Amino acid sequence: MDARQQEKEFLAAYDPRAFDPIAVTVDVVALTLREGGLHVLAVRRGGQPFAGEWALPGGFVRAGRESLDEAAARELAEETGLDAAALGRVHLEQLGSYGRPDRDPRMHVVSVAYLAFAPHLPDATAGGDAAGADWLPVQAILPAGQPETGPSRPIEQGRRTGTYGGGTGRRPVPFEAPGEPAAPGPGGHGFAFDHDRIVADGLERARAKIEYTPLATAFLGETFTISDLRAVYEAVWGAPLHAGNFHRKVLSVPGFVESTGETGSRPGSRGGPRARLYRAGDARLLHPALLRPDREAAVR
Amino acid sequence: MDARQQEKEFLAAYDPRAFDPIAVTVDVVALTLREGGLHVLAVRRGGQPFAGEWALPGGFVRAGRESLDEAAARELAEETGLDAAALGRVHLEQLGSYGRPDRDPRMHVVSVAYLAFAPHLPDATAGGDAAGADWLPVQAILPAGQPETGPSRPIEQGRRTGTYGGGTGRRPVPFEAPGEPAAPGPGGHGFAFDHDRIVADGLERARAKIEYTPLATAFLGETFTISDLRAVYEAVWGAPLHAGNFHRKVLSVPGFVESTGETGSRPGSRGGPRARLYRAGDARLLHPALLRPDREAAVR
DNA sequence: CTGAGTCATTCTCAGAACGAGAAGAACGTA
DNA sequence: TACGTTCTTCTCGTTCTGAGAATGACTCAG
Repeated sequence: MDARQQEKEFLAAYDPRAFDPIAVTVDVVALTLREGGLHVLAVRRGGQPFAGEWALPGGFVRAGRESLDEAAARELAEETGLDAAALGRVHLEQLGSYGRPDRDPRMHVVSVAYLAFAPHLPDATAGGDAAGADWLPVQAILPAGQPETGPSRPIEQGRRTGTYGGGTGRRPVPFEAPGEPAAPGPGGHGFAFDHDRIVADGLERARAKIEYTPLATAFLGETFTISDLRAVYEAVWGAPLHAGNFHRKVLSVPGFVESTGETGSRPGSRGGPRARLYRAGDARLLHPALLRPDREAAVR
Repeated sequence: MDARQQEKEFLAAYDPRAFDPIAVTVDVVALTLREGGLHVLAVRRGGQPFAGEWALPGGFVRAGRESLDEAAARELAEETGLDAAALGRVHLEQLGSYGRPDRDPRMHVVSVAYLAFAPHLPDATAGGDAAGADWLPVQAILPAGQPETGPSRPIEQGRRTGTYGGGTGRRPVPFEAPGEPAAPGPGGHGFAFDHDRIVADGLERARAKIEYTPLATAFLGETFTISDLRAVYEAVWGAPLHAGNFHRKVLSVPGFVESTGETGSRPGSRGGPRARLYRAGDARLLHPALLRPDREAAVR
């Protein structure tokens, strides 16, 4: 074949360094539940630029040696100290790419962001070139910018001030009042680069995704109660839910959860009967979906 | 500030070519409606590799000079000959990134895919290094592979064989039977690189997105009838819809469409009353959403 | 041990949304 | 003019939803 030969010769002569370089990184928005609140994994940058500031865990993709998914899993593992088994329980999906030429002062860097849902993980351990790592409450990080493409509209907050009881053994967590921007938490609110926006986009994706997929179970252990599951939704959406209706809906969606037949103990609880235990079912989509409250208000 | 000075010195000494290079491209899945059927924009590759084969319009991101969004808009404009005004009516959003090291034989190329919804556009004109460009019916391109991350499950097809009447002046278009893979259309079905999968992912995104956003109107002109809108949903979902229920739903969703008060003529119609004309409303989300039929069947 | 408070689970009820079918009127074509 | 097509509006029975409440199991302070 002439064409085959032509392609071969072309590839032999091809010089990958003939182009202006663009670096490719992956950054991970890893979300987990701690003390009933949603937290995001952050690292303190050890090197320049933005040395000493918070940033998302991430790093350069190894050219020619790994896919984007593999790079994201590797960075997440490095930063959390997770072994392969624990990592298998983490849901990891691509969130989107960020590529404004000025987003990194060093050079043009395109970052492919990933979103991770993890059950309660051990404390973060700084890996790689990070000077430290920690789980930061998302309530302290919320002010969001404008989207490069679709998402990242101002993130809706809880509708009212109040408290709700978390799931098994969790303390009540205060909601924020609408309009009040979250006060900068301990450790500051600003992330390096455009990571503020990436976190906001990841949060919005998470809020949308648990509406129509069973991924909320990825925040929980092997077995859980309906209340545990409700606590996930309340933490991610930042709004309290009607316990009775939630219970009915979860059990009515085919394949969302399946009963283990067992009943949990409830250490640290403030009373109430022992709840039944469930495990994640085999559904990949929830039908009907669990829609966020106050959907109409967010329509325009 | 010491830290400030440190960062400055670091940047001055920074060498962007010290890394193994990864190239960054954008590829656009541009969808439009032609003769009542959904079509995707494709170009015939002029250069190596895959010379002469169909591929998505796209190209390298200009390092340091444009964002990903800008690069996607530029590539789309080059390939369609659209001016800025026409381009403004096209919805363009990021779809996802594809970065397996072996997806391009030249080197490690990360491609950021974009999805475009366009009203009926003029015939494509080959721009840049393309040898040709055309709108291909998506029915001929459907066999999909496995996803790198979340999406790209086997795409659901229309449920039954039959025909439906398109919108204003459109001819009926046959549905596909379930399970039957679409026959390779004229010009072949295989795209270069992993563009088959990107098209499949874009199609699935489009199918999902018109459920809960008013983006179906992006396929239509300034004004349209409810039947035109229904034809969009039928073409994208590949299934006929109940005309009466669709009508009721569209008008009941706040901000989806607003009446112009006028009534359209209907050239080429096969009869029936003149339909009222509407324009897109100001809603950004549809509530309640228009869900695809047979949702339960797709759940597991 | 008792009383108060917490919480899982199940019901009720009214309103909203849905799919299927059909009616009535407007219009093109044979 | 007769007929087929299509827009538009209704009806009907079913399902889904949010709000509230009842029941009973359990913890904790006194």
